[in-house]
Amino acid sequence: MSLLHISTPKPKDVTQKVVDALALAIHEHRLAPATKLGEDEIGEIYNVSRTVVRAALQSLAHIQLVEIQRNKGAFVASPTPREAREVFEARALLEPRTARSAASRATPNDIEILKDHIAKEHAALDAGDNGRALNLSGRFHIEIARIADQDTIRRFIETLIARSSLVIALYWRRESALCESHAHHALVQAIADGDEQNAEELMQSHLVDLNSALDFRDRPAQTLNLRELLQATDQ
Amino acid sequence: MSLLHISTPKPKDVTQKVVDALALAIHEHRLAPATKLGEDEIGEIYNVSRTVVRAALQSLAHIQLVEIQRNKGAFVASPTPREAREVFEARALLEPRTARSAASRATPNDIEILKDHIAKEHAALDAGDNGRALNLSGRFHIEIARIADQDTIRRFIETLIARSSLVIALYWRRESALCESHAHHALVQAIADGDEQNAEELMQSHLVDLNSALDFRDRPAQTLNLRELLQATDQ
DNA sequence: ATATACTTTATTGTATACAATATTGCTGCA
DNA sequence: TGCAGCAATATTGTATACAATAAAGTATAT
Repeated sequence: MSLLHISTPKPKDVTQKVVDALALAIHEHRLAPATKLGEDEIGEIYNVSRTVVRAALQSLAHIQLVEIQRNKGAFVASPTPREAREVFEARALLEPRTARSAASRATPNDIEILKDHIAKEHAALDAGDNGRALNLSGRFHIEIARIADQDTIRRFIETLIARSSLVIALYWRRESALCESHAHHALVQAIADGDEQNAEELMQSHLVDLNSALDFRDRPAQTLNLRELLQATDQ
Repeated sequence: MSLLHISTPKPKDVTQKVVDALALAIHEHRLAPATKLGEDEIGEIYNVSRTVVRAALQSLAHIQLVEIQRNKGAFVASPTPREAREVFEARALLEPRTARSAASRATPNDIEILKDHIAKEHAALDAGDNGRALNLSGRFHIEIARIADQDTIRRFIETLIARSSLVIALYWRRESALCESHAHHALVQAIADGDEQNAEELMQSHLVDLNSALDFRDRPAQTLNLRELLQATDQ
């Protein structure tokens, strides 16, 4: 009798698979904000019942990647300018300290992982796969939170990164590279050197840079309320 | 035909009612950490189907008030000492800044609401209803986050307050008052005066005080792993 | 008496069926 | 033509039924 199983043949959590698939599609901007996510439709796509689709959608709603309106259904979330601002304000509050903490704890292996992320991000950009590059860029930030070894704050940051993806989809104005990978590279160097102060400051300025590449002014950003908006303003 | 309904007779969101009822029971320490939450049992109590019970439990699991183990069921969460520490570290990171922000924004009405909270907390303590007092004490902190007018951070703080309730259930050592209401009173004063610096510092020291009333050392805290623990150490 | 294998029971995971609500399309009338 | 009201359709909310898994109990063999 074997007490240890090397491989886990079927750890199948069907719901989680649907959650991951939808989240990835949103992160890579294949699903645009305000897209309707019908239960039957998704169920047919993934060959699961509405039961698990609903569970997946509720899970995504909790991290505010989708919005569920009672008796109306689920839609890809569409952050308002205000919500978008808040997301980056929260990141500015959490991530610099987290980067500092990561700098004080990172192992050589951690540094390798970070460098690997950057390399993959470059590859995706070179391949013209902006969606994948954006996703990897976000995961870079999450990886730093993991290294900081604070699960609670890491979870918060994960939700903020996820929502950032939607914010970028709606409010990004620059055409150039998503995250200046220069910033990420410098950050890794500071973390590798254990330079806490520098890591914190670099993360802070990196977030300022990101924020400055967003334009919250004009975009309506709530296709969800389209009908109401049109009714209100008429025209 | 009336287009406007003054009262909303049945905005019934059954799932939310179950969520609220369970959350309240946990906050007031009527449900102890690690308590099994069987789906049929809860469904019978609230006269709803397992479908809505499952949705409610998943919702509570997301804010880590309950833990769901696949094929095992849902249990009231039982934070480890490490998780408990993290909760208060995260609060220390978020709440002082939030208190500062609240001080810069609070209206006279907001101050009234805060004072009302303190009064109710006193009343509950005098009545010997510690569970209710603890819940009100937590809601005081959430109210400050609401005044700060940052929805995203407020949501984070709400989950931290909720988990704090479990941490207190497991690791509280003092017999005396839960939150020294003196601290809350001083905080309200600073916010009312718009004294941002003082509000931030008072919140910080208040959290330090709370933390110092916890003892993370000895408590096993994971009744869930009881069997595994006994198998490991044998004896 | 203990341990092991098998059987039985209870509980959760998933799918389906039915009820409630919203949306859409039609019909008739001004 | 345009709009109001009703009918038809589609979609979500909830309950129930069935499948899969874990837990508990029982019997048998050593």
